[in-house]
Amino acid sequence: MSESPRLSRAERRRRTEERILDAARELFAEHGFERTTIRAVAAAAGVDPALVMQYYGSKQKLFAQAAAVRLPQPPAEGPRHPDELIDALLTALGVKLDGLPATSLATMRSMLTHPEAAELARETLTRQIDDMTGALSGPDARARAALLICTTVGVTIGHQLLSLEPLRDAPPERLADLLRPALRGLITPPESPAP
Amino acid sequence: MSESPRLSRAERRRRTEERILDAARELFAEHGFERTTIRAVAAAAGVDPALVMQYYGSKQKLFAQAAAVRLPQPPAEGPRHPDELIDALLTALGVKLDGLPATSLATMRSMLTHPEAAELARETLTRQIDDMTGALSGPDARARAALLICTTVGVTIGHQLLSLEPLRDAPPERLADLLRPALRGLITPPESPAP
DNA sequence: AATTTCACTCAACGAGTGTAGAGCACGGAT
DNA sequence: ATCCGTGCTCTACACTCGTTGAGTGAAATT
Repeated sequence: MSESPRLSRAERRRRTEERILDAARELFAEHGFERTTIRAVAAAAGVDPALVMQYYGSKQKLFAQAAAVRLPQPPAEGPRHPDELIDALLTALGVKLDGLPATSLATMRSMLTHPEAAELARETLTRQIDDMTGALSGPDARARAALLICTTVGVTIGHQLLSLEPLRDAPPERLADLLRPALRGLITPPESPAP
Repeated sequence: MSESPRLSRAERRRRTEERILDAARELFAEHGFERTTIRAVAAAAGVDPALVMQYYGSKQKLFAQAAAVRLPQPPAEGPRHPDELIDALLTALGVKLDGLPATSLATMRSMLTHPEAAELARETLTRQIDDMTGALSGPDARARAALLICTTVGVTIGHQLLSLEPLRDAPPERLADLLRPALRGLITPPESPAP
């Protein structure tokens, strides 16, 4: 409980602010926007609910901060090798690693029920679809890119958010290997271009 | 507004009961459990909120009725032809047709944020995974089946619940065609069975 | 026609929520 | 030692929600 009092006031403030944000991220990711209360966030951060408001203005703004997505990967322009694309997809959506950051999970968890999260998810996913489109060749590139993204989203949901038993128990590397042929089926240009 | 008064009392009651359930299904499917209020359901059904309670007991029970899933398709036992499986998947999850019934959408919409919906979704999906597993040959059948289901779930979410523009605008048949190779990539037994 | 039954409404309670403003206590400067 | 700034808490308001029990009017039964 008692921290070392050798911290400057500004530093202590910065830390509580971050402690609140961390608690918010975790709770939003686990329970979604509606079921996460300011009071619960405050309690998890060991702080009065009013302080959360004072620092972040509103529950909505807190969520916006907690769920803000940053995609730092510089998207490669122009077509690339399929295997490269596949690995990028798998890592980007956390199937390969043991999980996505709470930030992304918070958005995903709420995107079906909270309008603002839905908008955020749409923007992020559309952006990823566009990047992927540029890397695909053949007809219907944009639709195929969308299907690629949606596939990994679906797997992530089943794996991380629903914890479906067959996916939860399987090692991530195995899942990635099994998923590869499917993704390749979307990356490879379809047979009948335009009848 | 004014119905023909030539209906028996029992019949009128049965109809309002169903009118309430229909309204509930639609609102649950569109906004999810938390954002759908009993008052809104009642208003949509042209009825007093108290009546909803009287008929269905609680909001939770109303949701259970509205989201109850019935999978009438008799699952085929034993391995089948890939194309048969693919078509079954596509129709079952509504990618092929123009949409799923509100009943299914209600469950899907809320499964990430409402515990009971999550449980319902887990049961339904696990059931489908098991059925699919029996139809697959080769190693990791269960994991591959799970990935198959999750893929279609992801596409359905992107298409029906998020309305991602590339999927919304594309004709369902086209999407089904583009998706086929990907599904086939999961149905076909992987190359390295067991090292 | 009188009485009973029942689909339905009215009004309200209690709990929980996001949020606001006043106040307290302690670190830092004088 | 004193005073100020500020990180933080206390208390409370306004609102919405699910839920309840009494009441009403018309249909069904006698």
